[in-house]
Amino acid sequence: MTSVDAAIVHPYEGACTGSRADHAPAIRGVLDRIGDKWSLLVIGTLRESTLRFSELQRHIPGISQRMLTLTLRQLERDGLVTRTVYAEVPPRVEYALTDRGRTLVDVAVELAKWSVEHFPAIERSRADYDRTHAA
Amino acid sequence: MTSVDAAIVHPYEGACTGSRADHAPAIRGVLDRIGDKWSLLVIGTLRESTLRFSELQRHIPGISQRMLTLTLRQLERDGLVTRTVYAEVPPRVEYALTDRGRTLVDVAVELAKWSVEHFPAIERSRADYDRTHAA
DNA sequence: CCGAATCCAATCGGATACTG
DNA sequence: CAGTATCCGATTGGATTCGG
Repeated sequence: MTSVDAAIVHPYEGACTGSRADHAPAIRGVLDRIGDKWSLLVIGTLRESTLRFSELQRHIPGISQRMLTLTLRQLERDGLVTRTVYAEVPPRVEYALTDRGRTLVDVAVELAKWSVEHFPAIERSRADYDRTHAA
Repeated sequence: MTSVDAAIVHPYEGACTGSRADHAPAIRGVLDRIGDKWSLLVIGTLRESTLRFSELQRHIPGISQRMLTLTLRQLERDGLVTRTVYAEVPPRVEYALTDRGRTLVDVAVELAKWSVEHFPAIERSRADYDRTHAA
């Protein structure tokens, strides 16, 4: 078992072995960010091209102005996207992935792949469960 | 660009091409589940062995009885975990991954790997950002 | 055009007490 | 042992309004 495997299988026993860091905080720290409602969609949307605020909002229907702002600020704070302001009128602000952000895209694509492949079956399981466990 | 890539880059434009399904609901549906506070840790903890309720709770310090129950019910409903009750006294209930659940472990490990690798730098970025943007 | 500020409803999740 | 039930504070996120 690798160290990374251990982090998710026994994320809290690090102190016992004495030789390995406790990786749970890292996993929680990342999940708390990209596990939210919009971060991964923003990351994915910026995958191929730099976009400005209004373009991002058009590419991600359903996201409110507030949540797009908050999400972009978090991603910028984590060093995953850059925010570039051009001193023009009307103002123009462009968002792009950093190198670190691009490495996250690969993980996001893996998760998207799994989701698309398994979600239909999951929905059937849910329907079965609900029918079986109906009051 | 593959279909899966498209789902995360332009998750809502499926209707325009006419040939591809709209994958955003699948990604959202999966993220809404495994993006919560405990699901991924439960999945990872069940990776190598079947465990009973109290064993799971010991392996995931910090999880409340209530949240472990709720999380396991959701995972069972999604067909990711099986719940087996043995008619004994005292009662014994064992939880195990399904085949589908095991495929999710691979994705979870990828995410854990990325987290462990990048979280230290993320924390430094956060500190920098907070110092730079201090009132 | 970009975004900050405020308000508010809904959901999440911990603590506690109780049950077969 | 393995839950269920209730209460309640904290967090999330949408709608709206205002500002540079």
